[in-house]
Order: sequence, then structure tokens, then C-alpha cells
Amino acid sequence: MNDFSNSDFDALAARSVDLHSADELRARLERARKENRPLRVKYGADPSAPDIHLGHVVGLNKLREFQDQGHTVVFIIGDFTGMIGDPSGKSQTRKALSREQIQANAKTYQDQVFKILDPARTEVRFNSEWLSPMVFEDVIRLSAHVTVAQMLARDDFGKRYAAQQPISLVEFLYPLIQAYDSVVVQADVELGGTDQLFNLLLGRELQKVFGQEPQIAMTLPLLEGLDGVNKMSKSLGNYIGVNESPKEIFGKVMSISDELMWRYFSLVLCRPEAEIAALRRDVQEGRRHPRQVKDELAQAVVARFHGAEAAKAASEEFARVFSQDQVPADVPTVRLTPEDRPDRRMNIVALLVKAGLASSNSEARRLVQQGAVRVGDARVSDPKAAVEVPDGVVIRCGKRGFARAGPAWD
RNA sequence: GGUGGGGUACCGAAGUGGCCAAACGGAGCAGACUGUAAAUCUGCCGGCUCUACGCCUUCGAAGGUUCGAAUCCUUCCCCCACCA
Repeated sequence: MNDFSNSDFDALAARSVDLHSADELRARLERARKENRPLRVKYGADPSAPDIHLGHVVGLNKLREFQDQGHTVVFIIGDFTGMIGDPSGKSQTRKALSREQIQANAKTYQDQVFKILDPARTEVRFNSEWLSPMVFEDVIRLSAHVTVAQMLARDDFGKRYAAQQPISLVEFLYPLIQAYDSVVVQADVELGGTDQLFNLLLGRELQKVFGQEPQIAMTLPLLEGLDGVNKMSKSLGNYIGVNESPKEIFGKVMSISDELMWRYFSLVLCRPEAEIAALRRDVQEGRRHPRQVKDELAQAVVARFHGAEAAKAASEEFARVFSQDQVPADVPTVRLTPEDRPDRRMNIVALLVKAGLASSNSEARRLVQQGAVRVGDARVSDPKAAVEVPDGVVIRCGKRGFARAGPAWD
């Protein structure tokens, strides 16, 4: 009985960075089973950027593991906070969104989230449900439970304060709101990235104030994005979205560094550490080629969201296009009128712009001069060149830009 | 309310009358090398003509001074820190 419980615990604790506390989690899992009452595992989502990417998947995977053990996920969509925005002094301030936008985003969010979560064991809540009706008095009363010193204990607040950087009062309120969400939904566990630790712990404090048993705070690593350095995020543009095409996902995974791929094996695919270590040794000792291992990774990731067949196709297509330098299967056609190419000839710069392969004449010219452009088999390096553009010829621009010439009509 | 510091291209950040389309770094793009790895190296990185040290638009906004302004003046808008 005890052993069984421990293995449950071990699975859930795997990959976590912080766990406050392990003993509490163990005890509560135990009790949950005894009383046959599933734990309520809270996870908050920001609806301002509705595209779920692999960074989110790290957390969603863990939630799914809880569900697979019978627990309930309380998925909170921060629509209230989304409508207010975030004026943080940081580089880009989060903009306030309209109700309609939030609704639309929330919808998209859910569609994507359920690629991983089990809808039957998920409770979706919008925090405007309890935050909107609050009056100022409620807010003040809530604020009374937290001190400025507590807030400054949060690493980034402390640093910014010391450096005389701006800290908006709203930023102080956000953790409080998040903590209050935990009170309202009576969370047993709250999950988040390591950057969420403070907020999760504040939830514990607040729950105690409200006479609840404090939630267990669990943080998971932040997955590095395509650049290999920064955490994956939409605003940095270094992300892989779960809704992207198989081709895109595959290509992006292939572009990450070798070192980073182990993280992906662990955090995105949840492969056991022992298996990853073995794989890693194989590569280090030359038994396996890293490219091959990465191909496996990329296929597994694609398969996760699009199925094994799509994954295989993406892999083959990738090999054809990039390893063998061939033209991809689906190349968009540019419609060219007779005026565009009198005598079947056309200026190369105009052609690139027309094909959407360059956004301005200047850019097109640059690309041509840099040797990025090929029409058919011939490289074109003179921006003044008038090249022959027969129907069906493929125009290539850089590694990824492809277009096929076609007539103006079908 | 007072004092001080700011608003420059995608981001960060120089530039205080012409040599500024604007240093430098990052991001991005292209090329070389490859496994579309990573790292590295090279080039590009407002637009238009087409390559001319030419033109147009840009340095918070609007005016002004000047042969000439991101740089000086005026007014305005916005932001930040500190002291109250």
C-alpha cells in the first residue's frame, strides 16, 4: 500500500524544480485515495496570447499526469486580468484586451489545451467570475493581508526596487489576485513555471488566512526556446506552437541545438531520465548520430499533435528539401499576367516582390546580390537581370522561400 | 508639490548644428561551413530610383531659428526615480 503510494508520488514529483512541500503532497495524495476525493490541481493561463507552445506543454504534461491518477485539473483562464492588462515597466507592456478578444482567445486556448488534457477531468474557470463582482472594499481587505516587505521578497521586485526601477502597484496586485484565485477554487496543488514560485507561495499564505489548508506549490523548469537561451515565449518569437503545421514544428525542432534537445526529450516528451541519459551516451560515444536522434525527437513532437503519419511525412519532406536540396511538395503558385512578363521575361526583383518572397524592392535586391535567389536551376545574382520565367519554374529565395510561377488564370 | 533624469530605427543604446538613414550590441535575414544543428566567419539590415557621396520618410508632437537640426529655441504630450 505504501509502496504504491510512493510510486504515484515519484511520478508526479518527477521533473519538478520546487515542491513545497514533498511531505505535504505525499500526505495529501494518500488522503485523497483513502477518502476517494481527487485533488484539485490549479493552473492559470493568460489569455492575451492564445497560442499554446511547447513551453506551456511542460506544465500541461504534468497536469495530465495528475489527471491520469484521477485528479481534477482546475484550469483558470485569467480573463479578468487580461482585460486590465499589465503595465509592468518591462520592455513590452501587456495590452488590455477587449471582452470579445478574450473570449475568442479563451476558445482557442481550450481547443489547444485539450490536445493534452483530459476534458473529463478538467474544470475550466474564468477568474472574472469572482473578480468582477468585487468592490474596492474587498480589494483593500484582501491587500491588508500582504506587506510590501513580503512583495519585495520576490526576486525581480527586490532587484528592481534596489535599482530604482519602476514597479507598478498593479504588479503587486497580480500575485495577490492569483493567490486569491487559489482560495476561491480551493486548490490542493498549484502548478507553474519556476518564475511563478513566489505567486504560488503567496497562494499558500492567503489560503491560510482564509482558513484553508495551504496548497502545494510545484514548479517546473522553463523550457528554452529556439534560441537556446531565453525561455520560450511568444513575444520573443522563439516558440513552437502546438497548432503549427507538422512541417513547421518539425523544422523548428530540427533547428534547436544538440545540447537543448535533451531538455525537449525530458520536458516535452516526458521521457524517463534514464532513457535520455542512455541516448545521450550513445551520441557522445558515437554510436548514434545526433541528427538522427533529433529527427526522432522532432517526429515524436509532431506525432504528439498531428499523429504519427504526419510526423513521418514531415521527416521525409524535411530530408528531401533540406538534405537533398529538392523542392518541397507544396509550393505556392504566383499568378503572373502577360504584362508581368512580356516575352516570358521578367525582372528578378519585381518577380520576388510579386511572389511575396521579398517585402520590398530593396530587400529583393539585397537578396539577389547576396546570392540567395535561384530561378529554376540558375542562381541569379544581378538585380537588373531579366530572367525567363516559364510556367512551372520554381523560384527559390534563401533556404525556405519557394514559389512556382503560374499563369494569371487557371 | 519640489528636485533630478528621460522619450532615437524591431529591442537595448550612442550621438548635442553639417562628415547622420544615424556608432555599437542583440534580434532578424542572406552567404560560407554543416546535420536547415550549435558555434564560428562574412555580408546585409527605412523606402524609392538604381548605385548616384541622388531623392523621399524617420530620431515623442507641433511650430520656429538657420544655407543646413536627431542635435539650438518655443509650446505641448508622455515616462521614470528621488524628496515631500
